[in-house]
Amino acid sequence: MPELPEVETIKRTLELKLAGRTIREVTVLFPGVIGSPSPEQFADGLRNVRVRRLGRRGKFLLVELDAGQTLVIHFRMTGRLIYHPGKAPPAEHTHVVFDLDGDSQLHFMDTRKFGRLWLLPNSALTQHSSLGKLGREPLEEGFTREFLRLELPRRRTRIKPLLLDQTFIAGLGNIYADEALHLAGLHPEKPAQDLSFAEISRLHRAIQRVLQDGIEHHGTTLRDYLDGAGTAGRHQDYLRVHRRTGLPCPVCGTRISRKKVGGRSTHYCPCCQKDSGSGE
DNA sequence: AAGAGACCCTGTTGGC
DNA sequence: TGCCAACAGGGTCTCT
Repeated sequence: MPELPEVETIKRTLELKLAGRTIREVTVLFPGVIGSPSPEQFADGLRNVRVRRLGRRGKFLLVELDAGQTLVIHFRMTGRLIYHPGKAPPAEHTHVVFDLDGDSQLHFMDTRKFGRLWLLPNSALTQHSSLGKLGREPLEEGFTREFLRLELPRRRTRIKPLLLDQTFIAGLGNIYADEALHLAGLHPEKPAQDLSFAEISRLHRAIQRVLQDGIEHHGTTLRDYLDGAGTAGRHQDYLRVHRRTGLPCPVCGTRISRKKVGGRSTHYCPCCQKDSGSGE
């Protein structure tokens, strides 16, 4: 499920292929994945439009186009955007085909059909229902220890649901939230406002570290994720707790537990991530 | 403000 | 072994 490191990897692998290219034709095979405008207007609006560059905001991929428009893509869980150097017959679950200049194509695929594509004028990006409300980018300057020290004491929710709140931090999903909490030695249900100064510092460092490692390993492929070239990631080989229920904690060897927190399955080491505790 | 639950969707898993 | 219900998951929405 593409989170920040996976979307960043897709962006990097596609940037080389797409920057400067022109979209010649767009075929929508399953209209349900088009958020806005209508599927017809979506296809019309993209015809003969040049791609300037690619960007990313949280888990959104931004395809910046000429004429002040942006193609916004959210992959949700099983979305993929695959570049084909030549014309390729659409594989199962292919919902949108972009014909590019030359004979190459870009295929948007999504088994679960949760992913969405929007074609928006740049002026409308900040009004987009979720893109416009995203919180800080965890790998950029605005995400500081001081930001967390200011915000966490005011939050009455548990730390893991807060990490997943895209209006707070943009780009963390279930995998990297579990990993960051383990690296920081924090119980996922610890109230955000109870974190000590030292715990906040550890969490800040851990969030940046797990995301950077994820990017370095080209993302985590648990089942569906592939980058823009169709290549799987390697970070699944480095996971500490996520989806490792019953396996030994890499730090202390205790069996990893799993429980639902905020409706999401959560993996943690009951020894390294003690529940309440005063937290040093 | 925050949490729970429904919803979208389909491949996989677990129970019988 | 085979069938089917439950589950998984990100984000949005509604309700409490």
